Amino acid sequence: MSKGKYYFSKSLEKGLSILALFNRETPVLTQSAIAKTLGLNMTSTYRYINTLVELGYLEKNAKTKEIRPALLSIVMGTNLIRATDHLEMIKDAVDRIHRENNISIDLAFVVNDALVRIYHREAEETLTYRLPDVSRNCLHNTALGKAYLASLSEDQLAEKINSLQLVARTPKTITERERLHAEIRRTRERGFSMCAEELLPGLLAIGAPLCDPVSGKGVGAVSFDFSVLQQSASEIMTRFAGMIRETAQTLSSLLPPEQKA
Amino acid sequence: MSKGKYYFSKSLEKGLSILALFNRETPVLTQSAIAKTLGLNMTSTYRYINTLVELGYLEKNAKTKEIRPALLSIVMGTNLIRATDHLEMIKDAVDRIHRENNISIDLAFVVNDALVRIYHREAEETLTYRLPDVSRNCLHNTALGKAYLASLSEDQLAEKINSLQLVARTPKTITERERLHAEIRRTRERGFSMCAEELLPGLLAIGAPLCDPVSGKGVGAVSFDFSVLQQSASEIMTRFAGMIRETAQTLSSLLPPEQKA
DNA sequence: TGACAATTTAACTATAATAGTAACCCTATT
DNA sequence: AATAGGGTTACTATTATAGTTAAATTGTCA
Repeated sequence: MSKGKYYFSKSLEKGLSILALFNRETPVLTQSAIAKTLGLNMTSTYRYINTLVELGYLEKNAKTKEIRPALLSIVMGTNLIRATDHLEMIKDAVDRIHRENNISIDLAFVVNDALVRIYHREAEETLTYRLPDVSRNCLHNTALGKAYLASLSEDQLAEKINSLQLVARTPKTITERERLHAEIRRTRERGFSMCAEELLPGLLAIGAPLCDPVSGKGVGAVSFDFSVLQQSASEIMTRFAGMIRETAQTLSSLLPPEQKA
Repeated sequence: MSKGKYYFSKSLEKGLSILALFNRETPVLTQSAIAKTLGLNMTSTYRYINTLVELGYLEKNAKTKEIRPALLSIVMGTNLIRATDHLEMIKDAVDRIHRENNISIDLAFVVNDALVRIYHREAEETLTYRLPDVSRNCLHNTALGKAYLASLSEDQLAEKINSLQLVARTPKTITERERLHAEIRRTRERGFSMCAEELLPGLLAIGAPLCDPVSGKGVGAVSFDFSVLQQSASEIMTRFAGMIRETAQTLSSLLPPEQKA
């Protein structure tokens, strides 16, 4: 076996990498697409897909050969999500705030500088923007990302800002490192982040960081999202500054404490 | 390789079987518990767990060695669930009915004669019973199960009733095959199932089958649940017979069409 | 503090599983 | 009817894994 990897199963890795290809944007794949994406040859691909199909995680359309997640994937998915019961409580809390105020809420964790959306609720009867499940290069141009950055220590922040790609999504996106640094400092002082059409024209958001309940380390963020047609940025700050901070605090206390690996 | 199984990866099967152990009731496991449950030796168990930990699907507490699903599991779980966008729409529909009527709703698929709960909402300010994620031997003593049975053809039904274990959960549980058969026929005629304290004292439920939108084949059921303290069985039938049938029809139309394997 | 018990990790090979090539088989298209 | 492209199967050399044994680690209790 290749050195240093006695205790690692490549087969499991490959099989999981197939399952992990499916999401809202990609609910259906062909064997050849999977093989190409993962760089596997057709036979191995066939073997892993066949395994997943026989186990009931995937299903294959007999005619078109299209492959998609099957019932067992959904069952496992819900079980895994529920296994961390914290998440259920977090969802309940988000649901309550959503219901009582009819606002759009996004909740995301930060993994490898990407925003991974964990949960969201959309306000009814308003224009809403649906954040993708995983967003890269968005720490500088979203309320979620800026809130997360504000949770970092000054040292970490300086390093992070240096390493980020400050992609310009709109004319209002902050693309100068110095300006971003100043913006994050302001965010940290007032306890919430604002994002005014920096990701998408017409989209306003206010956010606050989620922190590990034990270590206090920032792990993600929560945001309320609005359209410019509803309210102005200053209105949002006045009305929701308190609520977003309280929400972040409530949700943070419900988070699973960090597991030291 | 063992005959006839050239195209099946046992490693993948074992790794997935570890992931599949986690759920709301079992959010944390030790290596030895996993090894025992799956009948694996400690070294293999260690290898697969280690793989899943390195990949980020599981995390291990450095002190206690307890193992639990990690962020990547949650991400994959949500992705798999969302991959079948139908489910999102189904949830929205259930949410709407729940919100407008404040009733407890359960939605389950039937897999290998087990009820797999896919989604549920609980009425507020009432006593509720939380159905486990997977329930076996419950086709005869739940509104969900009886509704599903009613969706079968007469032949399939006769065979199924013969093969079921009619476990008595309460004095009111139907345990004679003939009586159950008659009950299911009645259920089929009126288009909804009733379950009055047959699973649990005090629990009343009304249900209707969910059917594949193309083939019409029964795949699961939806139920409204009540406590005897709220309403009587006859009240429920009068008030909710129409609604449960409509709900089942709406949800059925949202189901992903069966994939012929 | 030390020693026991339980659990976890590591080293090591025989053996079973997998990768990858090549050939074959569909099905759709022309 | 011929062609092309993906999908499936057969077949072994290669290599990953199972499972034994032993060592290390941790928790518990004297």
